[in-house]
Amino acid sequence: MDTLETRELRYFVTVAEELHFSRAAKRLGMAQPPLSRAIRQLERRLGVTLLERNRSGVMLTGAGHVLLGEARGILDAAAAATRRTRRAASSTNRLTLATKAGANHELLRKLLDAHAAEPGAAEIEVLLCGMGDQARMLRDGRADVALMQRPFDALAGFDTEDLHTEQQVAVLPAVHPLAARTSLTMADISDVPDLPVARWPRQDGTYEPGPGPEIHDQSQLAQLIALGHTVAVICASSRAWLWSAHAAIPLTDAPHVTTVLAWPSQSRSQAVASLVRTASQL
Amino acid sequence: MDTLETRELRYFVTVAEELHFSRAAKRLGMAQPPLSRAIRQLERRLGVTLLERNRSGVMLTGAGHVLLGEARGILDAAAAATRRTRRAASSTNRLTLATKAGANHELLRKLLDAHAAEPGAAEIEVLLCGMGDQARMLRDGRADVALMQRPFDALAGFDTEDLHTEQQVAVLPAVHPLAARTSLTMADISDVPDLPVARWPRQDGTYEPGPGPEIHDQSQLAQLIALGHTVAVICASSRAWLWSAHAAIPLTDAPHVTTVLAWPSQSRSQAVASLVRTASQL
DNA sequence: CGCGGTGATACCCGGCGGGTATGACAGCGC
DNA sequence: GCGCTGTCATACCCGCCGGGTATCACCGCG
Repeated sequence: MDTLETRELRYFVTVAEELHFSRAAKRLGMAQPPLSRAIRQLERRLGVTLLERNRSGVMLTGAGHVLLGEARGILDAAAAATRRTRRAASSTNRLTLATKAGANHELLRKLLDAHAAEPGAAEIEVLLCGMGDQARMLRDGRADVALMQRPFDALAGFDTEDLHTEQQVAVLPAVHPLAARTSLTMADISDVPDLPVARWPRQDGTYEPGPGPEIHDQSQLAQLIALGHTVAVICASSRAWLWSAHAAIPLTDAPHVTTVLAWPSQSRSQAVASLVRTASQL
Repeated sequence: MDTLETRELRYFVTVAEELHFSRAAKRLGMAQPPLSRAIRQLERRLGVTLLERNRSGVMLTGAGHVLLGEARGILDAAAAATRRTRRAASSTNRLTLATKAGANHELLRKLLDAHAAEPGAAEIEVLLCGMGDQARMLRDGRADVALMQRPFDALAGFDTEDLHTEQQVAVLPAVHPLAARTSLTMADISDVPDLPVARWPRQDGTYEPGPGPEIHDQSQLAQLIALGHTVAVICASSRAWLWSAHAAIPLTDAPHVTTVLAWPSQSRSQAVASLVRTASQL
């Protein structure tokens, strides 16, 4: 009566993304007529029109927009479910931990050491990923736990354990006048016209407009700072990767950053639980 | 290749719950052989054994346990998706707000009034539910937004906006010696042998063991306190429903309670967004 | 050693998901 | 105006797979 099949959702999402039945059918590796029929069936079962078909084009209705979001979530969850199930079967005593490359050296080292000291500890595979990929890894089942940072990372849907809170610092070229200060405020560094703040890409790969250079990794950033082209705000523990041409000055009014251990809220495997227990005693 | 169909998940969940193919088939309204076959197919596609069939009985494997949790989530999400889609279609400018019956009178009244004053405000239907049902309502698409309380309610997976923080108070029989005090601590009330703290049911309807009476609604609780059989800890704004035979004494060391407006993290319908905006200006 | 009860196997059938061919209709260039 | 092109919908056919029935293999048990 009203049970959405993932196949239908897959079809609907593709059509909604393409806004074009023939192209969507092609992407799905099928012919257009059965796809049209499947969507019609879905609409009839829901009793809702999801797509507005007028001449030359297809538009999403409001309800269609809602279903698109829901369907994406469900499909992601389904893909995650197969991964998690397979991993649970293949390796009973093994965990994958996702962390931002180049951050939390210190903390991660301590966590891994403490965990390894536990009797019967699970083997931990560390998965380095860039800029907020941890959430995706965790959500889609490629990782079991992740090191993430509040308030930067989206923690919705995860359970977390706070590990460590620290200040943020401004990273400047060592030769810059501000580098001589012992502390700075956010206003100090946002007001400097010759040092525009660097811009990281958003989820979709685009950049928000602004004067600063567009960057996508840490080494780029480090170089640009050393060249005197930009300034960055990072958390104190990331000073590890700084160069001698850099100066790190504490920021008095930047929000504190808390590194947390995060895991999917339901998944209470005993391996995860044990790691969390270890972490909470650090 | 590796796309879980919700039908399969439904089958698997039922079998995992019954741990019995014939009974599961009956519950699903089908015969046992096709069910067995469906599960086998699922196992083959995943390349994982989910159920241990030995003589006289079926047991879940570790992987099966993982999949059970995932599958439940996916099925819930699918059911929620149909509800949300249907509601989005039937009523473009209408919201359902879930709240705990008997709590937040004051705040809810203010929120509704402020919202009604907005031009083009959505019509709001208030859905009263008991003890932490709001999370379920929100999750399964029966409600669009909910008033919930930190740290009591499970907020994982929701976006929230803090509305109001308040102290908790102990509610005692007015005639009890402690009722004469101007403030109390948690230790004060947990140490009183003649007034064991009442116990609310957990999610699954069971009670954790303890001396206090088992209750399941507020009027019960009120009566038991008035009779001098128990003591309760509630947040200050709930004093509205107290009787004259009750005394409410501030607790100095109980955690503060924050009432929040919560909504599913992805669902950013403009009606919800508008209500959140209104709420944030209260 | 039958007997009841488990899940697994064998086999059949109907419906439905998929394909091809075609239609209805709008926009557009001539 | 008239094709031409490209859109989605309709009509029709077919093979597969999901579901049913009958039965088997196995185990515990009196």
